[in-house]
Amino acid sequence: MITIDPEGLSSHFDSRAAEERWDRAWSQRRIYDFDAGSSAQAFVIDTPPPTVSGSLHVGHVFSYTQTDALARYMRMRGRNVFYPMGWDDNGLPTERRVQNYFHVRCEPGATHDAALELRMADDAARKGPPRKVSRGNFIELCLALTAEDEKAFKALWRRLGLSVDWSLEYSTIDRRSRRLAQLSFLDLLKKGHVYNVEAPTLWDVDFRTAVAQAEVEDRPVRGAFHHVRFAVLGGGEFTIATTRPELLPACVAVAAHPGDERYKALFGRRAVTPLFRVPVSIFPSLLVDKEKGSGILMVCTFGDATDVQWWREERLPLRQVIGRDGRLAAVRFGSEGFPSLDPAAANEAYGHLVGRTVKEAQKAIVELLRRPEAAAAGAGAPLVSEPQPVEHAVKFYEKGDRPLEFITTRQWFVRLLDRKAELIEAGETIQWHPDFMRTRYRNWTENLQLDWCVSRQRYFGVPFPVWYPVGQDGAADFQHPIAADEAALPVDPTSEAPPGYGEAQRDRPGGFHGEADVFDTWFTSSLSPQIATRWTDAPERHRRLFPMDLRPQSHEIIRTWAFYTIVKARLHEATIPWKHVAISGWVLDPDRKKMSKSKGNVTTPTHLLDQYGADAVRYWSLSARLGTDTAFDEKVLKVGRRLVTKLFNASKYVLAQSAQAGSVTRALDLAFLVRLRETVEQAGRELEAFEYAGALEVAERFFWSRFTDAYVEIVKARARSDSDPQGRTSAVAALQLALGVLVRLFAPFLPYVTEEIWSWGYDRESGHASVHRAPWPSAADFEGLDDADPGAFDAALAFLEAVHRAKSARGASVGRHLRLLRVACAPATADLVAPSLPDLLAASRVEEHHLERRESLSPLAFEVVEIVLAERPEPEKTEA
RNA sequence: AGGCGCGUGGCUCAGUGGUAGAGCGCUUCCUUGACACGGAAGAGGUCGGUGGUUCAAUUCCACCCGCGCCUACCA
Repeated sequence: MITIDPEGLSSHFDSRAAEERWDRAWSQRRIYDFDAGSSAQAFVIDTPPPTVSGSLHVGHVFSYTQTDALARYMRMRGRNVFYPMGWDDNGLPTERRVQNYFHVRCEPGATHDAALELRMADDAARKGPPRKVSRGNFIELCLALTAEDEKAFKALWRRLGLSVDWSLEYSTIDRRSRRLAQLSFLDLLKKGHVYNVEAPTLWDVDFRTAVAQAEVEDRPVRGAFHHVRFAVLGGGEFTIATTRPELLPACVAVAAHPGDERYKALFGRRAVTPLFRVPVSIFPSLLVDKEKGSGILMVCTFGDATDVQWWREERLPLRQVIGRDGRLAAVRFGSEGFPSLDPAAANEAYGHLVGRTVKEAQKAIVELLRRPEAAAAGAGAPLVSEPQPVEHAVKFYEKGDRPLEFITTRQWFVRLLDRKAELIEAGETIQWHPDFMRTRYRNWTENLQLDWCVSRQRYFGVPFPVWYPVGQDGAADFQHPIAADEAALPVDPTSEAPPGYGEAQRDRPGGFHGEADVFDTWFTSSLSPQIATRWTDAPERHRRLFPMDLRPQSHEIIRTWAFYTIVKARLHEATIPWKHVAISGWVLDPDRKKMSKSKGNVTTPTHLLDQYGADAVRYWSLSARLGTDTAFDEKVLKVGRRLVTKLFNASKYVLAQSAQAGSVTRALDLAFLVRLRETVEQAGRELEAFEYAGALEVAERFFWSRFTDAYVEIVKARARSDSDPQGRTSAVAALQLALGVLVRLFAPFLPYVTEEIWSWGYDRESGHASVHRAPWPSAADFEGLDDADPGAFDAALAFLEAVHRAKSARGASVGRHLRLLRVACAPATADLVAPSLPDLLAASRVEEHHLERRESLSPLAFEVVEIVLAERPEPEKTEA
C-alpha cells in the first residue's frame, strides 16, 4: 500500500514546475528512446517534419499532440516505439524569410563574403535595396536562421511533452538527407523514372522558378473580356474575346468550335492579328466553348494549359514574349519566328510593351487597341467595345503573389502519368483515418495532368547530383547527364567537378556544365520514411522499420506530402510507405475561419501553455477527432485544467488513506472495479482504432461521474473506519488499484500530472519508474475479479442519486444529516444494495433508515418515501 | 460544375433503427475534513427540409436547402 502525507501538497497542480522537472527527468532517463536491440514489435511513426518558417501556432500543437497520444499508448502496450522528429528547413518559405529577415537577395554571381554578419536587418538597412549576397552566403544565412527556428520548435515540443526520441532528430537539409535525396534521384534516373525536357512549364515570375501541379492553386481574380477585331487574309473579319490582350504579340493561331456556323467558313484560312499584323492559322477544336466569349479565341504561347495542348497538337509556332521575370521580352517582328505583314508598325506597337510587366503591358496594349489608326483598312479601332469585367479563376503558385505563366524552360520531371493506376491501387492498400480521406488521394491521383516537375531554380535546397557534357560547340548535352558517384554524395555540381573531369573544364568546350537547380522540397520530404529508417545507410534497420506503421498529417497536403511519399516508396521499392495514415483537422478561429498568418487570426501556443499548462493544452488538442476541423475554444482548455486539478486532488486524497495490507473483498468494491475494467477495455478499443478522443472521453466520464463523484464518496467513511478493518482494507485497496489504473488510462493524454501522481508511490510499487513505461491496464490489474456482479455498484449509484434528489428538493445540502430516511425499491434491487447499505447511509448521513421492498418498482429505481432532515447545527458566527 | 464532409439544446461537440447525450453557459441550493479550477438538483432540443423503406427513423435510402473542403473552370 502507498501512503503519502498530503500536507506538503498544494490544492493546485503546479504545471510549470512539473513540466520542467519531468521533461528533464524523461530526457535523462531516455525513456522515449527507440530500443534498437529489442525484439518487441516496433511501432514506427513518420512524424511530419514541420516547416520551420519562424512562427508557431496552435495548429502545430494540435496535430502533434494527437500523434503523441497514440505513440504513448503504443509504448504502454509494449510496442517499441520509433518516434523521430525532423525539421523541414529547405525551400522557399525559408528563403523568403531569410530575404526579409536579413534584407538580402541571392545573386549567384556575387562574390563570397567570408565574414558575413548574421544579424537581422535594421530599419536603416531596410530603406535601401536588398543586399546582394553569393549563393554560399545565402545558404549560410538560411542555415543560421533555421537553426534558431528549430530551437524554438524543439522547446515547444518538449514543453508539450511530445515523447519523441530526440536521438532520431534530422533536418531535410542536413548532410544525410541531402545524400539520401540525391541517392533517390540517381535511383530514379537509373530506373528511367526521371527525364529532363525543355517545354512550357508552370512558372512563378517572382520566385523565378518552375513549380509542380501540386503546388498550384486557383484564385478568383477580377479581369475583363476584351473584344478584339481580327482581319481575315483575303477579306473579312471576326472578333475574338480575350482576358489577356497583352498576349496578342504571342498569338500563334485562332480557334473555334467545328460546329459553330458563325466561323465554319474560316477554317483553313488565315487571320491577321491587329497591331502586329501576324498571319495565323484558323483551326477547329472541340475544346472551344461556343457559349464563352465570342466563341472564337486566340491561341497564344502561352496563355493557359489549353494553349499548351493546342501548341503541341497543332504543331503551332512558338512566340514566347513573357520572360522569366514576368516582363515582356525584347523581340523583333520581321525576324526569325516573329513574322509580320508590317514589321515597322509591329515593332512600333511592341515598343510600348517591351520591358513591362504583364499588368502594365495589358494597360498599354488596350490603349494601342483603341487607336483607330491601328485598324486595318479603316475599319475602326481593333478594340470593338469597352472591356467587360468578369471574375475568373487564375492559377497561382500557392506561395506566390502573381499568376503563374507557362514559360519554356528545361526542367527535370518524375514520370507519373503512366503509373496512375498503380498509385491509386497503392492508396487503396493503405488504411486512412478517417476512411473518407482516401477519396481525396484517389481524386487527386486520377486528375493528375502533369508529371512531377522536381527542379527548382532556387538556392537553399538539395542540388541535382548531375553534370552535362559540353560539346566542342560549347553546347551542353542534357540528354546524357553525368551522374555523381554514389559514394561521393552529397555533391554540389556548381562547386565540384564530375568524375573524370577537372574544375578547369567547367563550362568549356569538351568539358562539363554543372546542374545549378535544386530539388523541389517535396522531393526530399517525400523521403521522410527513408531518411528516418536510414534506407541505404543501414539496410537491416530499414528492412525492419519500413514500411512504417503510421503517417500523421493534415488533409491539405494529401496531394503533396502523402502523394509524393507514396510515389517514392512505389518507385524505389515497389511498396507502400506506411500501413496507416491519420489525417488531422485544422484549427479554426472562433469564427470558423482557418487560422493563417496572413489573416492575423493566429493564436500562439506559448501563452496558453503558461496560462493553462501543457496537460490542459493537450486535453484541448485531444478532444478533437481525426479529420475534424475544430474551432479554437478557450473553454475547452479550462475544462482540461479542471480535469488535471481534479486528478491531482483525488489522487492526493486516495493515496493519503491507509489500511492494513490486504485485498479487495467487498461486493461494492468489486462491482466498481468491474465497471472500471469495462472502461479500460473500451478506451483500449478506441485507441486501437486511433480514436484518441473517444478514449479520452470514456476515461474522463468514468473518472468524473463514477470515481470521484460516486465511488470515492460512497467509501469515504469505510476507508478510514476503525471498527471495520477488513472493510477498510478492501476500500483502500480498491481506491489505490483504481487510481493506479486511471492514472495509466490518462497517461497518454496528460503525461505530466500522471507522472507526478505515479511518482507518489506507484513507481516503487510497480517497479516501473515512469508511468509512461508502465503497461497499459489489462486483465493482470483485475485479477480475482472474475465474474463479480457490477450491479451492486449500479444500485449504490442509484440509491445515492435518489437521496441527493430528495435532499435537493428540500433545499438541503448533500452533507445535511437525516434523522430518518425511508426508501422503497424492488426486492432484487434491495438484495443488490444491501451489502453496500452501511456505506450509503454513512455517505448520506442517515441516522435511522427503513428499506421497503416493493414489487412494483423497476430494477435500480429507488423511491424516497419519507425523509426527515436533522436539525441544522447553529453555525458559529464569525463575522468578518 | 463534380466529389467528399458537415448541419443534434444559447455555444463547442459526442451518439444511436425503438422514451435524445456531455461539457460550457443559465436557474436554485450547498464553503462537507481531496478539490469552490468543488458538489447537488434543475430548466432548455419537433436531432436542416421534403418524401420513401420499416411495426418503428434523429439514425437507412432519394431529393432539396445551407456551410466547409477538395478537384475542375485563365479563351
